[in-house]
Amino acid sequence: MKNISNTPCPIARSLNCVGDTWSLLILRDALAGLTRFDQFRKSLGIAPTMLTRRLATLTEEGLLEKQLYSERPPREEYVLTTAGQDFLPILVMIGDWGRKYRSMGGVTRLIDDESGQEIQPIVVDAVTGATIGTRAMHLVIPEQPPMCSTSQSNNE
Amino acid sequence: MKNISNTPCPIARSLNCVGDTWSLLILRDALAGLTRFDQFRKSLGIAPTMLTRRLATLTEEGLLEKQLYSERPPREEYVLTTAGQDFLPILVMIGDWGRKYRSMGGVTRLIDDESGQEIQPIVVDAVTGATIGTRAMHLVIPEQPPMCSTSQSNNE
DNA sequence: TCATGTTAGTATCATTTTGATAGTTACTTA
DNA sequence: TAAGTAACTATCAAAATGATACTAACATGA
Repeated sequence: MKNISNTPCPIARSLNCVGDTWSLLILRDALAGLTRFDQFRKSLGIAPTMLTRRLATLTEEGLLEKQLYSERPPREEYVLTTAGQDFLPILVMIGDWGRKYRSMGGVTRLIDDESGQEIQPIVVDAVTGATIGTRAMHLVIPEQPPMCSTSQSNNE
Repeated sequence: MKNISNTPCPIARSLNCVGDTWSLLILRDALAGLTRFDQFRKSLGIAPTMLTRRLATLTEEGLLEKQLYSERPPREEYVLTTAGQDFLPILVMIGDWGRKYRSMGGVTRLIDDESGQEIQPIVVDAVTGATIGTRAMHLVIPEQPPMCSTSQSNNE
């Protein structure tokens, strides 16, 4: 899909860098603690060419950072940036959706260490405390439309 | 990417049907109220072949449902199922991430109708009330591994 | 009745992306 | 010196995507 970075829609902009399965699975594994090329490759069964490309994109986009962990031989690993770490809640929600609607055959469950209970993640508005989806809301389009706009919509 | 529906990971299972940009943008538009082929096509600038395929997958996967809205001429529209509606919080979170990390040039903002304030979505555990990411948690793998397992991992 | 318009697609084909496999670099360890 | 390890790159076939044109089944207006 073509690169659309000038839409005012932050969802579309996010998808520009994480809108594919491999990137999200790499992020999942990174959040689970993996950092190295071969760890990702073995965990995902991904072709090395693909893994190289995805890791490069995630790094360019600021979700991962390369860090030298050995000088001789020269070796680098990929560690999550703050932006990458902030993807955790999204993956937790995606997992929860899958647990509800794709769990035939058994799926893993997330347990809170402190309570020992299964986590039931919900999205709430930190301002009002209301659960997202239970109250009306609306979009506000920015006053200053991005210059060099590629006007994503209403072609034809 | 190959179809992996036997992983115990609910994230991977979800991505099997919504792990691409078009599906998520279609879902976004559906949640904004769009239902018809041409509405999606014009809003997204997507090729009709692609749109047909994506709508078919989303329908098969149970996120959308076809509904006849005219008998003569025969016309169908795509409406969200409960599973599709339950994707809203995920898209809100993805949007929030983009707003934080991809907002150069201005992006749309979500306003709560009641309070008039911008929504600040966070994921919390409904059981403990704790914000996700602030407390330790762990995964539990299901006792009954799925039969016909295609063992996604650790090849080589 | 004929031309035009609308909506939801399908057909076709070039381009791009992905996937599989083998090979490379720069080392370490036995 | 040989084998092993980690992080890749090169190559090429297969699959997915994108652009464009076209079709089906009607309605509408002249």
